[in-house]
Amino acid sequence: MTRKAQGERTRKAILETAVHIASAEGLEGLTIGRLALELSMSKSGLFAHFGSKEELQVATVEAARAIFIREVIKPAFEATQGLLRLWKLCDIWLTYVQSGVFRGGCFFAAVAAEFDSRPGPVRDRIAEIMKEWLSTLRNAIVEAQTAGHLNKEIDATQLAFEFNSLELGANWAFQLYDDPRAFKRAREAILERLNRYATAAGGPLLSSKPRSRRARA
Amino acid sequence: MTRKAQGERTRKAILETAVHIASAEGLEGLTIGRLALELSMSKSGLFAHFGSKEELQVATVEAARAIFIREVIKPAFEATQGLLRLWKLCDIWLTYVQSGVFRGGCFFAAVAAEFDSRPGPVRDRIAEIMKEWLSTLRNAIVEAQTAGHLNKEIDATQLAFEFNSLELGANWAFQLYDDPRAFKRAREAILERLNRYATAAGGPLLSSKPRSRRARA
DNA sequence: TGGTAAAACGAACGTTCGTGCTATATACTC
DNA sequence: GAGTATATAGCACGAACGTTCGTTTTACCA
Repeated sequence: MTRKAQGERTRKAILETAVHIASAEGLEGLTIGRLALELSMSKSGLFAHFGSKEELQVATVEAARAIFIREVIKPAFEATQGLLRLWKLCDIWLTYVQSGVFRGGCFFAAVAAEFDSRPGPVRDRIAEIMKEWLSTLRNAIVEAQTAGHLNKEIDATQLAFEFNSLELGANWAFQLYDDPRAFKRAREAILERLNRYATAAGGPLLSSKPRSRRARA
Repeated sequence: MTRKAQGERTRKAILETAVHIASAEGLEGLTIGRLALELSMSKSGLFAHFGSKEELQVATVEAARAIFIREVIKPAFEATQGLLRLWKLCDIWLTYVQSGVFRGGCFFAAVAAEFDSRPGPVRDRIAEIMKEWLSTLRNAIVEAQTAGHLNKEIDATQLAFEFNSLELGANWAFQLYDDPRAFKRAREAILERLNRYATAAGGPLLSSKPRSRRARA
């Protein structure tokens, strides 16, 4: 491998670990010394990859976004556009958080709460990415309406807000009480709403819930 | 005033400031030096009131609980038990967060996210208090059912989870996007559910929403 | 094989953190 | 008014923080 490629490989390894630490201890609790220790490398060697702590934080946020897209967005988009894709977006999100790949649960829920009162580029990027997610959710709702699966009268922004809230609520309860029933409750609430607003054409899509979910990359 | 009373007065003033700082910067970002500076007193003089940072954190959590009870729980409990009290618990909570008394929004939402992966007495106390709140919400639902205002078939725990999620979601959106419509959305979602599950006796209680809300202590 | 540039290191910087120890004001008791 | 307990201040500590600097190791190219 070339010398240059080695640098990027290291950077990737650093960020991989950084995302895990930050999801649990926050982006501020993510110290360079701690990170270096975990990776068995020197502080200065690690630091050179970023130039400042803030840049490390932004890069970590970006890495978390890539993981989220790979693990949640992409698999959900394998479903056909409409009610099924909307449901999958919610369902896979919940499954992903529940799986416990990150010690601190949803990375963005954690760092959003941490940085919401801390102006700067880190906060701005986090806000952008979460808006991106909210838009994805909203778009899926509108598409389900266009496809004739969902009542066209309902307010897509309102419904997206509610789904996002239920997901955040499930993450919150799971992190605090380690109670997986929170995910069941969120799913129940979301499904209840989807079923209530579903048209005759859309309803059957949800009853045929696929039992085995393949989350390929 | 006695020498002893002076000590408690100072302690109270410290905690008042501490709650405000912690709601924005977190309980870890709440440093003793910063706190002393803000109160124009020495680090050591302030420190003597608590003995350790962890005790300061626990005391701050306790102070926040007292404020929450005074500003949200008590006013809501002035309403008669039943559907109206349940609604007031949600409504006043949202109003209180929206009012912006704390720079960081809901104190407990902030510190729960910060400490959910940090074992210790601080985390334990936060979890207890939030469970207390969830129970209050659940009890209000059950009471509304007993009073014949709300359909007895519905799962109180499930509904409490949903209401709490919507409140957290509103707080999250407001902190991140400074958009007060989030509160409108949360209210709409909660009211929609209350109206749907309300009995003939309960329904009228909500339509006579009092316009002027007095939040006396 | 010697030169070059990227990558990682080790040591130190100045600052801030939480936390002790000691001293000095202040108010209450006898 | 002397004695005592409480409240606050001053100063210093060891550790950890982000950051900088000069050096050494590594892998490619001529």
